[in-house]
Amino acid sequence: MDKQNKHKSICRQRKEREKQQRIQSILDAARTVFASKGYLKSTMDEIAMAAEITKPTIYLYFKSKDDLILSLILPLIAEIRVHLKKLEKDLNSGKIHDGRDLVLGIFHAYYNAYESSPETFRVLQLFQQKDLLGDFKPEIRSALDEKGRNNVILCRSMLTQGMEMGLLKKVDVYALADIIWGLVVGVVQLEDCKNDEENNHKLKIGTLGLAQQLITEALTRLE
Amino acid sequence: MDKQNKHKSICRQRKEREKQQRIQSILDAARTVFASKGYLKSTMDEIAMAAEITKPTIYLYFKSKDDLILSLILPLIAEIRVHLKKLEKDLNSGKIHDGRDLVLGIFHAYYNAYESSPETFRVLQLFQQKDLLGDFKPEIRSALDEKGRNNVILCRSMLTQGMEMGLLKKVDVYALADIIWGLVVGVVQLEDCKNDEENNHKLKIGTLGLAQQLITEALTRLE
Amino acid sequence: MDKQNKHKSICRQRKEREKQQRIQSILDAARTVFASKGYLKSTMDEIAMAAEITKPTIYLYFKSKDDLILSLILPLIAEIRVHLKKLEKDLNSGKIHDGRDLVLGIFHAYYNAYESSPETFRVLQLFQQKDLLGDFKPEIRSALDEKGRNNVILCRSMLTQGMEMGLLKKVDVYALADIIWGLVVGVVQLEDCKNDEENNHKLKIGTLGLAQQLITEALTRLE
Amino acid sequence: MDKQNKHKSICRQRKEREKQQRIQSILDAARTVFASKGYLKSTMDEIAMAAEITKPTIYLYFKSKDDLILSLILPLIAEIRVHLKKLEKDLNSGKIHDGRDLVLGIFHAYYNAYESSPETFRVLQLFQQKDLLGDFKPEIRSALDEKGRNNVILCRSMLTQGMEMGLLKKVDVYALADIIWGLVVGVVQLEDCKNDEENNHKLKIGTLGLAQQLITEALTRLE
DNA sequence: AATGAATGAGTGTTCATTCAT
DNA sequence: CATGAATGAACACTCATTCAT
Repeated sequence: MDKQNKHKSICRQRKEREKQQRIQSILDAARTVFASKGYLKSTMDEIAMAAEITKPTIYLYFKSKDDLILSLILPLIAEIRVHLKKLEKDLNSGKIHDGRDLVLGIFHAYYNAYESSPETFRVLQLFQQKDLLGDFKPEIRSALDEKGRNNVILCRSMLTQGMEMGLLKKVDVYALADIIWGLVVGVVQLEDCKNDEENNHKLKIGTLGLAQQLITEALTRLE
Repeated sequence: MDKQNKHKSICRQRKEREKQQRIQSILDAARTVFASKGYLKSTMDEIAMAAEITKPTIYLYFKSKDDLILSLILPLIAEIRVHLKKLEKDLNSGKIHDGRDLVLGIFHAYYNAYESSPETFRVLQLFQQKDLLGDFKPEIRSALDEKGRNNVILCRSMLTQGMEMGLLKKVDVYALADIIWGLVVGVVQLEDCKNDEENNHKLKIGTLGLAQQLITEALTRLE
Repeated sequence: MDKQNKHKSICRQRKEREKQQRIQSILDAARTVFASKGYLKSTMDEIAMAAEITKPTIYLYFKSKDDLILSLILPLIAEIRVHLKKLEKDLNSGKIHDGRDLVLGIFHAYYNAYESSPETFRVLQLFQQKDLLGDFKPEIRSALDEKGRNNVILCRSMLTQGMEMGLLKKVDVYALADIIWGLVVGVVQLEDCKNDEENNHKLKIGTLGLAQQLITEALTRLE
Repeated sequence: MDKQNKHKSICRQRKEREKQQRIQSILDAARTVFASKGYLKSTMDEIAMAAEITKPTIYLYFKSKDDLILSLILPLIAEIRVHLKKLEKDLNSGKIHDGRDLVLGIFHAYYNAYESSPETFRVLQLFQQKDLLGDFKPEIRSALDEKGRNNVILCRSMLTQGMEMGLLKKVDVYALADIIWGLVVGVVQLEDCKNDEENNHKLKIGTLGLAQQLITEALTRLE
C-alpha cells in the first residue's frame, strides 16, 4: 500500500512536472511570436505551431489570448519589483552613499529585466500601447495598471528619499521617474526600426550605458 | 462673360475648399481614432463614424487604410526634417556657439512636432511598432523607414559635427541620437498609462523639459 | 416669329442629334468594356471613363447597368431577325432551290451579325450565361428569352420547310438549329482563350467557314 | 497492444473518410451553386448554405474561392485528357481504320466528361469566360490555360495524323479542332436558355449525336 | 489530456445607384 | 445637361474561441 501510494505520488509529480513544462513551452512560444509580430497580429495558430501543439491545447492552460500575454508580463513586472524592493532596502539601511548608485540601481532594475529576457521586455513595452489595451476586462486592466504604476511609485519614493538625503539634486521627481523609464522603453523600441542585427546588440547596450551615465552625471552635478 | 467666368472660378474655389475640408475632417477623425486605439484596432467604420460620414466616402479620398495613416505620418516626419534642416543651417553658418543649443535644438525639432499635434505624434510613435508594420507593401515600408531613418542620420551628423567643433563632449554619437529620440518617444508613450488628464499635460512638459536639461547638462559637463 | 420658330426647331434638331451621339458613345464604350471584361466585372466607372463622361451621366440615358447591356443586345437580336426574315421571304417565294443556300443563309444571319460587330456579338453570347441572368426582373428576362427563342423558332421552321421541300435531308430539326447556333457561339467563345491576336482573326473566319462547309455538305449528302 | 493499434487505425480511417465526405459535400455544393449562378455571382455564403455548413468551414478545406473552382475544373480537364490519351494510343497502334472513329472518339472524350458531370462541365465552360478570369494569379491562370490548351493541341495532332493517314479529308486542322470543341461548348451553353427541363435532356443528347454525325459524315465524304 | 472540426463576429474594400448643385 | 459627392449593401477572407470525441 505504502509502495503503491508512493508510486502514485511519483506519478503525480511527474505529471505536474510535465504540465509545467507544457506551460513553459507555450509561454516561450507566445513570447517569441508576440515579440516578433506584436500582440494583435499574432494568432493563436501561430503560437500553437511554435509550441508544436494544437490550438485547443493552449486553451487547456490559458483562458484566453489575453491571459497568455498577462502570464508573460506579470512575472516580468514582479521581477522588476523585486529588484526595486532590494534597492529600497539598501537605501533604507543606509547602504547607499552616492546618488549615482541610486539612479544606477533603478536603471539596473529595468535593465536586468530587459537583459534576462529581451523578448518579454519588448512584449511588456509593446503591451503598453493603446493598440492592445481596451479590450481587457476593466478589472484585469486596472490590476495590471496598478502593478505597473506601483513600480513607478516605488521609484519615485526612492528618488524623493534620495533627494531628501542630499544624494541627488532636487528636481521634479515625477518627471525624473518618467525619464528613466521612458529612456529604457524608448531605446528598446528603437530596435524595431533597425536592420543591422549584428551591430545592433552592442549599440543598444552602449546606448543604455550612455543613458545611465548621462542621467547620473547630470543628476549628481546639476546645480 | 467675364462675370460668368468669375462666378465659375469662385464656385470652383469653393468646391476645392470644401474638398480640402472634407479631407481634413477625415484625417482629423483618423488621427483621433488611431491615437486612441492604435492602428490595428481602429476600423474604417469607426473613423467614418468619427468623421460623421460613411465608410465608402473615406475611400473617395484615400486609397486604403494604409494610405490614411501614411497621410498622417509622412507630413509629420517632413515637419521634423524641416526643423532639423534649419538647425543644420545654423550649425553650418556658425550661429551655434554652445553645445546646449545644439542638443536643445534637436530636442525641439521633435518636441515642436509633438506639440503641433500630440495625437499625430503618438500615431507616428505607435506606428513604429511591429504590431503595425508588416502588411505594408515592401516599397512603401522601406520608403517610410528611410524617411524616418534619414532624420536620425541627420541628427547624428549634427551631433558629430558638434563634437568635432568642441561644443559637446565626445561620446558614442549613435547612442546619443538614439537616447534623444528614445527619450521623446518613451516619455510620450507613458501617456498611455496615465489617466489624470489635467495634471498630465504639465507633467509631460515638465518631463521633457527636465530630460533636455539633464542631457544638455551632462553632455556639456561630462569629462 | 416664323424665323424664331425655325431657329428653335433647328436648335432642337441639333440637340437631338447631340443626344443620339452621346447615347452612341456610351453604347460604344459599354460594348468595348463588356466585351473585354465581361458584364459582371465591368464597372460603371470604367464605362464612363471609356466614354469620357462621368458616371451619373450614363444614368441620364440609361436606367441601369442592365438597361445598358439590353440596349446593346436587343438590336443585335433584331438584326439577326431581319436577316432571318429576309431568308424566310426568299424561301417562301421559291427563290431557294438548294439546301446549301438555306443552311448557308442561316449561318450568314448569325455570321453577319457577328461580323457587323464582333464585340456586341460576344456580349450577346456572354450574356447568355447564368452568370448574368438571374438578377433581371422576370418580365425583362422573359421578354429577352422570348426574343432570342423567336429567332431559333424561325430557324427551325425554315429548316423544317426546307426538309419538307426536299432541299435537306430529314433530321431532328430541333437539334439542327441548336447545332448551327451552338457552332457559332462556341467558336466565338474560343476567342477568349487565344492570345495569338494576329493569326487569330483569319483563323476564326476560317473556322466559321469550315463549319458552314461541313454542315452544308453533311446535310445535303447525308442519306 | 495490437488490438489498440487496430482500433486507432480504424478510427483514423473513419476520420479520413469523413473528411473526404466533407470535402465532397463542399465540392458538390460549389458545383451546384456555380452551375446555377456562375462563378462571380456565387458567394461563399451560398455555397456554405448549400453544403449546410458555415463559411469559415469551407476555408478549412479550400484556400480560397479560386481554389474551390479549380478543384472542380482541373479534374475534369484531366478526365478529358485521359480519354484523349487513350484515343491517341489507339490511333498510334493502328486500331483506328475509319475517320469516323477518330472524330467520334474526340467527341466522346468531351461528351463523356459532360455526361459524367453535366454541372461540372458547365462550370468548366462558364469558366472560360472573361467574366471569370482575370483575377486569378497569373501563374495559376497560365497553368490552367495550358492544361486546357494541351487538350486542344492533342486533338489537333490526332486530327493531323488522321488526315495524313488518309482517314480524313484534309482541312484546316486548327479550325476543325475548334469546331469540335466549339460545338460541344455551344450546345451545352444553350442549356442556359431552356426551361423545358424534361424534354431538354433528350434534345441535348440528340443534338450532340446529330452534331457528331454531321461532322463525321462531312469529314469523311467531303472531297 | 489532446485535438480535429466548426463557427460568430468582424474587416477592409468595392460598386451600382442617387442627389444636390 | 452634367457632375462631384455620397452611400447601402455586399463579399471574400480571418481569427479567437468552443465542443465532441
